[in-house]
Amino acid sequence: MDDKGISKAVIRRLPRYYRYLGELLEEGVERISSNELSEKMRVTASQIRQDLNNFGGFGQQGYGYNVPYLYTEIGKILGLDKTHHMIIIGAGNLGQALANYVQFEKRGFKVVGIFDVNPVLKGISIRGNEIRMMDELPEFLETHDVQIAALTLPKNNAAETADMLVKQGIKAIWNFAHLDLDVPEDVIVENVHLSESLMRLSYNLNRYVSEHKEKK
Amino acid sequence: MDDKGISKAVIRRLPRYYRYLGELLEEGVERISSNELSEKMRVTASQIRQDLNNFGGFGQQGYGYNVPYLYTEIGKILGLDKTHHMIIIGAGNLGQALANYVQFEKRGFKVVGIFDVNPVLKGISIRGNEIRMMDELPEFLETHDVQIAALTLPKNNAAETADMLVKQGIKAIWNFAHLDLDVPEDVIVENVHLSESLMRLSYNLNRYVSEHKEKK
DNA sequence: TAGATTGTTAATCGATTAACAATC
DNA sequence: TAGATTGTTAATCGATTAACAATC
Repeated sequence: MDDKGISKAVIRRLPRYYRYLGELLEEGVERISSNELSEKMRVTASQIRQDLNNFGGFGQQGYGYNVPYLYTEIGKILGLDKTHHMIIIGAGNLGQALANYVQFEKRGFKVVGIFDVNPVLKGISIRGNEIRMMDELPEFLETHDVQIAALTLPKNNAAETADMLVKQGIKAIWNFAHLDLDVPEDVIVENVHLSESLMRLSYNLNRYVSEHKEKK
Repeated sequence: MDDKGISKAVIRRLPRYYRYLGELLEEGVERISSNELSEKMRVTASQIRQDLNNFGGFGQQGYGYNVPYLYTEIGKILGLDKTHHMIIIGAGNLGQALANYVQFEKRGFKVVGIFDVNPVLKGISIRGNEIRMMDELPEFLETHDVQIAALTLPKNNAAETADMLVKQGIKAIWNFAHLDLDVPEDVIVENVHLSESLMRLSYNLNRYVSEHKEKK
């Protein structure tokens, strides 16, 4: 797969293409042109064609794109044809929400363990996974094949936990803690900073209000 | 405030500046230069100065930036000096996680109501808010001042719920459902698409593996 | 005053859009 | 073959970085 030097902007859009194609697939649509898709997704047709051509010529002149084929191919690019084992560190509401989210497993992300420091949670079962205590984690990682760790714990423990995970060979961290993790460059960090998302919403809300005022 | 035509890229970075300045503030740091901050945040000093200058000259030549002042100013730009009332639609794990997150209230986001369709949840109290049933929502919105609605419910009900919220005068939607909402242009939508985030992680994980293989 | 560092202009780089030849 | 639509090159637009004069 020739995916060197693909820009982050393209990668950011790829899952959205995948989502729209999945919907078309469910509706039984067989083929779609970049123009039709562009209207649905409210992006330019040019951008769709450019984006897809980063990975190969998935379309056909005069016909457009075959929906089932393109859906599968984008799935492959995103690695959704492989199974990934994930553990969740922090069994609070957020950790439990992730553990309960059935859809992830359909995309190949299988939760194989949930950990917390709180002894009250020990043994509680979430979709077949009993919550384990953090001190069991090192041994767990030695005996299980795990690629992804979701960090859904408070900020103050996140940095040292991440260090530990990296030492134990975790290759990707899905980070929900409100800090930037410092990890070796071969470890992937995908951040979900909810408070930053909320602040952007707040910015736009207030901007609208002030612009509206000025017009009056 | 002259905040017209500020690019999205700048807005995306603003909460991160705010976070770093908050940390510096806690450490008691009084002043910082764009250069020092650039090393901490791993962005260019030039970008920091450009970004901040979109909103005004917050620094001083020969001195740098006053940390408490800059922190406060960015807070104002983000609208964090105002209180926003938020309701949460969907009291599952994710909705409860948001309702429980104390930090939001410190930033001026006050949860004033939590709603769900599931009668089993009715009356359960989360940080002082009893879960209400969805049919109470219209009256609630008429008698309360609410700006933000967090949508933490399944995809299939999200679109019609959003329509209803907009009709009731909600001006901003924090959307966790896996679809793009179709709302009037004066309504702000901030999306948190967790499955797309996980797919980006997956992409990067697999990209690393394949590049690594090629090198061998 | 001299040194430091901003604010801001200019240069570069990258991403998006437009255009059209290739081709199904 | 004619029409449609891609793949791809070229043009435009926007964002980032570099440079430096202004100024504290």
